[in-house]
Amino acid sequence: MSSKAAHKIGIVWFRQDLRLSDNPALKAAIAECEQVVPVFIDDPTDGTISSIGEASRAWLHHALASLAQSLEEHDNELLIRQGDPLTELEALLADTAATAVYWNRAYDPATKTRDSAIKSVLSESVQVISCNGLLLVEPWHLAKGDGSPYRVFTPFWRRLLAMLSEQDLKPLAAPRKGTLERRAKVTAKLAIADLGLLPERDWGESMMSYWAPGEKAAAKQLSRFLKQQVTDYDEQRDIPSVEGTSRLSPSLHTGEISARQVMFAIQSTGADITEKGTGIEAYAREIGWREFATHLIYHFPDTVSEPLDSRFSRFPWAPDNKTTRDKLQRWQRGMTGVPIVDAGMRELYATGWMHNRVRMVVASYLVKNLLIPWQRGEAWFRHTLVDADVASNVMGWQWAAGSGADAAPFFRIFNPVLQGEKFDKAGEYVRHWVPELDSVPNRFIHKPWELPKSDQPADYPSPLVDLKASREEALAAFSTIKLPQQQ
DNA sequence: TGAAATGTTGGGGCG
DNA sequence: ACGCCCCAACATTTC
Repeated sequence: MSSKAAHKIGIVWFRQDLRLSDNPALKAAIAECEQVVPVFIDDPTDGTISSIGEASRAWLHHALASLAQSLEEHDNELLIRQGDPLTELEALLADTAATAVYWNRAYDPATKTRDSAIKSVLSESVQVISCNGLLLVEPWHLAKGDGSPYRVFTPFWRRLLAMLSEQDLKPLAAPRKGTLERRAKVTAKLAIADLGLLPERDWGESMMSYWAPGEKAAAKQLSRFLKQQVTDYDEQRDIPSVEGTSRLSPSLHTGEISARQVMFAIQSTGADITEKGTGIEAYAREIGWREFATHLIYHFPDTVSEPLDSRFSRFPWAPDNKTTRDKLQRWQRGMTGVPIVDAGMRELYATGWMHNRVRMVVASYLVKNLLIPWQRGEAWFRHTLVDADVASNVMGWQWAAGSGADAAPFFRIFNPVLQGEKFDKAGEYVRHWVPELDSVPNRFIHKPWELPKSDQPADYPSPLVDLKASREEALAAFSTIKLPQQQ
């Protein structure tokens, strides 16, 4: 480090970017500071909708441990703080005499508001540098011809691909040995365990046994996926009993791997990512959906809690009473009596994750068969998913409810029996998560209620609602908010 | 990234 | 050989 460095000491505030490689804020800090002080701040009072749920916190615990380990290998140390981020940063600035703070930007409304308030206060005394470590292209760089934001995925994706073809996707290298060494002393240390991120019940432990958090594990998972599974991704990703998806969503959410790293790795396979019907194209498109979700939440911040399509604010949802809350609870616990729905909800609770095909099925069931507002489902997913991301979660639920941008029309109601028969033909997925149904023959595995009463498993509930009748009720409810026919 | 209802067509059984 | 009906298979429309 030369004496030409702009700052003696700079703070790098880690948030949703828990990695050393391809980290623009860290890279900038190393370039501009003699010493880097990395910190993570947990804000337990953050009651906003973007605050993370229990499953994500368990994941975060391990991701932080992994980041701390990596920093240690560079003779540095991840500082752990708890409290209001502004207060903690100010204290740390005083402690270290740092003169610069670096972080990577976030785009959900709550974080954006918090960050800009912090930036304006800190900027009075130190330099604040924020970078793009989350997105391929930031929301303000990508708009329709008339300057308004995209609301439809396909044109958005075309435009994004065009922009990517003109830019170098090569990720930033991880810091070289010796460039991160820190000697500055810091007082009042907390250990990661002090944050209480792990749930007290042993639920957290069994859930995390399905996962390998951390930057190195994510990189390994990506390269394995691209070597072995991506070829058949287009078809295999729809079959929940097969591990045909990348399972990188939690690592992407916590930032142990970046979208840029994923896209670069995709490109490096040499395959044409624009060739329709190929696994690689389908996979790249999923990265596009993540990008699209973040753009939507940036441009339409109210959609975090309100439907984008305002007709839905007068939708006649089921009343918030005991009966409805009971139905919601049975959905949450995987006790609806619909096998594919229950399998999905149990997979979610056990592993902190649910196969995406099944996410669509359980969402359609909650919103359309039970007529429960999508916000209830969104909240449960936020609480239980290790990959819970405000933007993706909200977009997914608004898609399922038919109230979002480029959403499935409300009348597109999934029939969970047909979905099961189509994507879980032999019932392997259902049997795995709903063992009560183990002995039900394939023909009835997705509709055990059609078995003669005496052959139905005694310990499995009968259906919460009739699928045909509830579908018709949903269509009737929808017809009340439809606009009069256009001339 | 639907499903159900409705419409159309064509082969085959049958009188 | 013909008309009629049934119904699968597919296409289109509607929700």
